[in-house]
Amino acid sequence: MATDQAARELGLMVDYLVLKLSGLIDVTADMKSALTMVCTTRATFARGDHVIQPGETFKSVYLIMDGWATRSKLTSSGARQIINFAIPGDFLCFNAALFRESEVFVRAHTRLEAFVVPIRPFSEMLLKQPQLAIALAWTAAQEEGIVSERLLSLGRRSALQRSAHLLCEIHKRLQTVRLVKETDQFELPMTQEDLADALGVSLIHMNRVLRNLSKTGLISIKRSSVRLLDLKALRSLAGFDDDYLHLPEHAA
Amino acid sequence: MATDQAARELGLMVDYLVLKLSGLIDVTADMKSALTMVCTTRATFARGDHVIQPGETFKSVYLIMDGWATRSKLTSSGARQIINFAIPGDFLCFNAALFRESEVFVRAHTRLEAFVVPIRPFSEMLLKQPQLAIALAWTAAQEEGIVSERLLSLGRRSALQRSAHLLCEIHKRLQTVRLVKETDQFELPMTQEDLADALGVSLIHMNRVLRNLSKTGLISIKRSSVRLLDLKALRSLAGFDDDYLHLPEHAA
DNA sequence: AGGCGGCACTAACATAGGTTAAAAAATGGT
DNA sequence: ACCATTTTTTAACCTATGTTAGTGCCGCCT
Repeated sequence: MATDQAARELGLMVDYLVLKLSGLIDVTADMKSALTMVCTTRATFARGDHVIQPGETFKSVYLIMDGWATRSKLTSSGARQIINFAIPGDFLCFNAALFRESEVFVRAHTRLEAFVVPIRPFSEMLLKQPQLAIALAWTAAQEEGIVSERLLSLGRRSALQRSAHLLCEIHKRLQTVRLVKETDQFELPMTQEDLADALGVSLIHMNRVLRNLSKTGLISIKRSSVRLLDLKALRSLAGFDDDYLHLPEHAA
Repeated sequence: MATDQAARELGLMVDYLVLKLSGLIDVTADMKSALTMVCTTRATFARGDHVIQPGETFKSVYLIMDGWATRSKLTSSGARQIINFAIPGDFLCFNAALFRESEVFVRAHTRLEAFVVPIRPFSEMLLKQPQLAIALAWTAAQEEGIVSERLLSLGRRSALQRSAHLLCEIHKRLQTVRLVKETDQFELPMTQEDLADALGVSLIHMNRVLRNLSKTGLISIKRSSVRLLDLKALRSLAGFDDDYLHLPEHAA
């Protein structure tokens, strides 16, 4: 809370990222100005727009200001798997400096507002701010942890558990950037098909599972807003343990 | 081949890593000596030994010289999911400098020979050798790509396709460090249970699938040695496209 | 306000893959 | 070489999830 206000009082345009990093490291004024210095160009993507596609050459790194994005892959027969979601404060194409071209689809999942940082200035900023570089590397490593945990879900948890687990994870991640209401309610701008593609189940089964979760009073969904009615039971069902997110101790 | 010999003539102890990196970057003598400088302590793990366990504090990074390792996670009910395999030239606990403690099991899958590099000297080497740091970051990013592709497999490919895909991937990765014979034959020191745990299927089903692959003449297994009899057909079945490994053009 | 298009939901049926149980074969230690 | 373990293989049966085929709802656009 305090951190939240501190960040906003500075009127930073990189609020969400700072929220995510503080608690983890001490975000100095220097880092903040280095970040704002480099976050000059904004871009807006319409829902469904491709930020980048497989085979396309990386040109920039993106920092999400508002909205959701997805990283996804397709099988040769056209089936889609969503690898991960990105929310405000997350980077897109963070590995742009390492690889020439993308191997995945990065799409705006809602209307998306982001800063566009060309690779060159981004790399230079990292060289000048080693502490910040480490913090952002942490961010990337955290994402790998998230993908690993999803792999565990797809490999070894039932569709019901997977779904519960994803909801717990999103809830936690959104909390980090203060996008969850007191009532454990948050916006989840995803169709059941999107969820199915993230969890490796069919659309029909996704629907069965969601209704099951609703019927048993664990969650309630209205419009694209979800409320976790019994967080404890949901986490227990999912076998959710947030260790893999490596969040700072004090996080809610 | 040429690269292979060049590396071996130098009598480097970091052969496999250099093999992996060359082609990607120009591995200078400076980098090699920085690497050998830091790779002084060797450790041998017996098959099944834990290199690190969840909750345990990171102390070192490891560079595999010989043998295989796995990164795996358990569900709360004890089911295991292997996240990835590590082969000679791969690092273990590469994120040790970023996180305090491990969230996964890292185990010696065979008898394992590795260099042990304490975090401090490892970080210092990276700071002194930015080019090498970038190459190793590339390595870490490649692993994330591998995990993502496995997620696609578990989410959207049949058990048969997944199995074929994993075999194609291991074949390709082993080729990078010259551990595949001309005949597309290589050592695969894994029980069917291990493969099952990597692919998110039951042991029994894993057995069905492997016999299917053998019966249809795609592979042959004897002892812990596998031979891909029809690489083209296997890749086609798997929908295998090695783009996600981001290998240099000329790689076999 | 009406109509269109995407989503959510239902139902009946099909199957890939899971479970349990047990035998055969290979491996490794002494 | 022999015994103890581990690993592979078989078989019978079961279920979670997929597929196909719809209906109806809701939000958005004009």
